[in-house]
Amino acid sequence: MTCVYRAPEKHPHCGTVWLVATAAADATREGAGVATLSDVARRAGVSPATASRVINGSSKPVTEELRERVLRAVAELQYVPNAHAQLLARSHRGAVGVIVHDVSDPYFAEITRGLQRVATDQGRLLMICNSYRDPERELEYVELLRGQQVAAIILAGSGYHDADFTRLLNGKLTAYEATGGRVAVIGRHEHSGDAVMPDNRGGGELLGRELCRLGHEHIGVVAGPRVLTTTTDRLTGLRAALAEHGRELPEHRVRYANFDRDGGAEATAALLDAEPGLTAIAALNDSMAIGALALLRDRAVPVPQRVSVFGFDDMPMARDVTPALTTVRLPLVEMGSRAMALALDPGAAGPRVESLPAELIFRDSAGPAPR
Amino acid sequence: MTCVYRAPEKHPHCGTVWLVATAAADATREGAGVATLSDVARRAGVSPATASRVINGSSKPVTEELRERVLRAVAELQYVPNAHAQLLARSHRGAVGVIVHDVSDPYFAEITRGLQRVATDQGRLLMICNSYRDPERELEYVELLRGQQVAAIILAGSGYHDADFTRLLNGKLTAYEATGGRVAVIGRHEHSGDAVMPDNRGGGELLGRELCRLGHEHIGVVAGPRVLTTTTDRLTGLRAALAEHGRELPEHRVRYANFDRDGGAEATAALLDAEPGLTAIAALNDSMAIGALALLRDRAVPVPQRVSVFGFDDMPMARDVTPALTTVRLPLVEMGSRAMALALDPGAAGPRVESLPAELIFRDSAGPAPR
DNA sequence: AGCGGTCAGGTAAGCGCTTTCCTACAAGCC
DNA sequence: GGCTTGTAGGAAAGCGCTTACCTGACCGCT
Repeated sequence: MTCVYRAPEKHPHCGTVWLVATAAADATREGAGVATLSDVARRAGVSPATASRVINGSSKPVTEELRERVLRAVAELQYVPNAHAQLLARSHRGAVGVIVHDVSDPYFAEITRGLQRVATDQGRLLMICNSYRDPERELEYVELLRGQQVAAIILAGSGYHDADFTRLLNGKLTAYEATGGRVAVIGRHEHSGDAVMPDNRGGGELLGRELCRLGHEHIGVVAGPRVLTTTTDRLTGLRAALAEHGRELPEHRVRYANFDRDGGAEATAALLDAEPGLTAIAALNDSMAIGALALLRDRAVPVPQRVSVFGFDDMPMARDVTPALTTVRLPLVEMGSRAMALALDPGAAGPRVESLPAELIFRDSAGPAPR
Repeated sequence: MTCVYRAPEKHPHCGTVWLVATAAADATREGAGVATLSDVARRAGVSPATASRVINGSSKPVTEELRERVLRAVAELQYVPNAHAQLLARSHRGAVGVIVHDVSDPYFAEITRGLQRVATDQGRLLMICNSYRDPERELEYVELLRGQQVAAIILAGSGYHDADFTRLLNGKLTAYEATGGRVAVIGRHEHSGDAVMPDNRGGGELLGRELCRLGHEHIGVVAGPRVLTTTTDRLTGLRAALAEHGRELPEHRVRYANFDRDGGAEATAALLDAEPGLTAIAALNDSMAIGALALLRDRAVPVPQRVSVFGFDDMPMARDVTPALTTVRLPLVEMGSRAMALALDPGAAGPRVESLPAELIFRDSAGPAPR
């Protein structure tokens, strides 16, 4: 990955995204006639070795005259080196693989920003894969990334409560590590190696304490899928904090749905239908909270006068909805950069786990419980 | 791209994103000892050729016994083929490259969704590059993608008013096409080949007519960078519609800023400071419109009673802000899928240009001009 | 003149895979 | 038995590049 991508230092934050569709690419042999290094060498009247040296700025010296001839040939033929051949010949691993649920989800977009920052600083290629919350696809992507010879794999996003899957995934990751690959996880419990953990449980506790402080007794929880550890961690923290204050959260006041806007609206509707007297809706992520707000608006329920709404994550959008969302902030960008730093630093032998704290951001969507 | 990525048909919408940092990756030679095809062959007691045939499900028949031995060896060694070597050996182009301004921008996220849908259907790898609106980086990425041997390059997003750049870019694209690569653009004028064009001008006209219908006379425009053709196209349409109704838009009522939320807030502030009497703010994209709404809320200006706000694009978020945004919808997902279809279909000789219509979505942020 | 020491540049051996072509063997026929 | 035919499997030639190693020219030295 050298030569052609000139002057990288000019663009410290440049980045590229590759979207890879896994389906078997039975591409045709399109387009012959791409100029190769030998073509350049022939045209310049030198050996391929010399051409390669000029093009890569190798340490081996080349006379000014030959250098110029080569560069002229490169320009004339519009030569661009074949990246696959280079990678193969150098047999080194330049890229880093990342598996997230969905990059277009702001939660992961922020994490990705952090990952990218560090990766770019270190001149690394980043390959990001969307699993769309499908465990099997995660397994597939681990293999795909292995095949792409990435130097490290970073798994971001919630893990799954599924022992079989966890064992399988761990097996694959361990095999990968055995061949010199590095692994880091963000907010998942599966892997026993390096990890960056947002304090989901602690964030849940913050939420619970705030609910108590505001005097809410009738609380409904809009939760993500129960197979996700993120959901259960946040819920556990919330319950613990409520328990401190002698309150409890019965299971029928927790509704599980998709971790997105529509899931949030759906779960909120179900909660309100079952118990119209709720004074607070705690959504376990901001997307769901926004869905909750939308539903409440549709039903003309005043927020926060009748019902307070809480989110989780503090996505950029949280401040732009009306009323602005009270939420638990996680340092997403930092989570990304820390994880990448761990993955790229072979460092310590033992697994390193960094925990990052949550923080409550109070905005307009929450208020004291009405009486 | 075969074998290991099993059962792709099970996951019709799977996809992966690669984020590529361009900086020169001077990666170390990490991790030796990865199992190769020869290792598998040796362990199975067959030739590499046979192993390859089994693993790829080649058409050439292999006895059941050998096949099993190979598969067992694959499993035991946790073998994953080296994707670069495969690509090199097959010397075919499987992936499609995409250059956008920024995938985490909802506008491009939607387009990408469309691109991805078609790419996945055709079993193509997709590589997406963020240019962050830097023309030079676009040029770099064209080369990078060429080096990655992509079958097609799709350029999405606004073009630039910069003749030098356009010439340079066209040169590179033409060179790429000469070697059998295919090019399609989305919403850009630069390239003379296949293109999908959103009707930015027509959308601007819709906006202008709506403003007139509502009786607005004092209109401020919150515009993106003036070097972007998207900005000027939309503005041209808007001006044309206003002219139809005998109104004109003086240049001092147009403020140019970044095409994002903060740019929108900034431009709106400048407009209102200069002319407190404005009754409508037309933002040339939704992000800017949301920034405008935020600013107006800060200043306690009632929307739409005192000032109406209009957006452009109809990003998913437009319906979740308060008041919900009146905006011009572009069929973003469809633009993506059409473009990919064009790029993958060698089809007609002449350049094909598809124009997709804009549509006005009326929501709460707009109302009649106050008197 | 003869020697070793530089140094620019070329030669060729891979990197890990695919695929063409060839061999060897078994089957089927007169 | 000798012949053709069919077929499973192997040998080997790349794909486009990098790089360790070799060559030969040229220098300065005894």
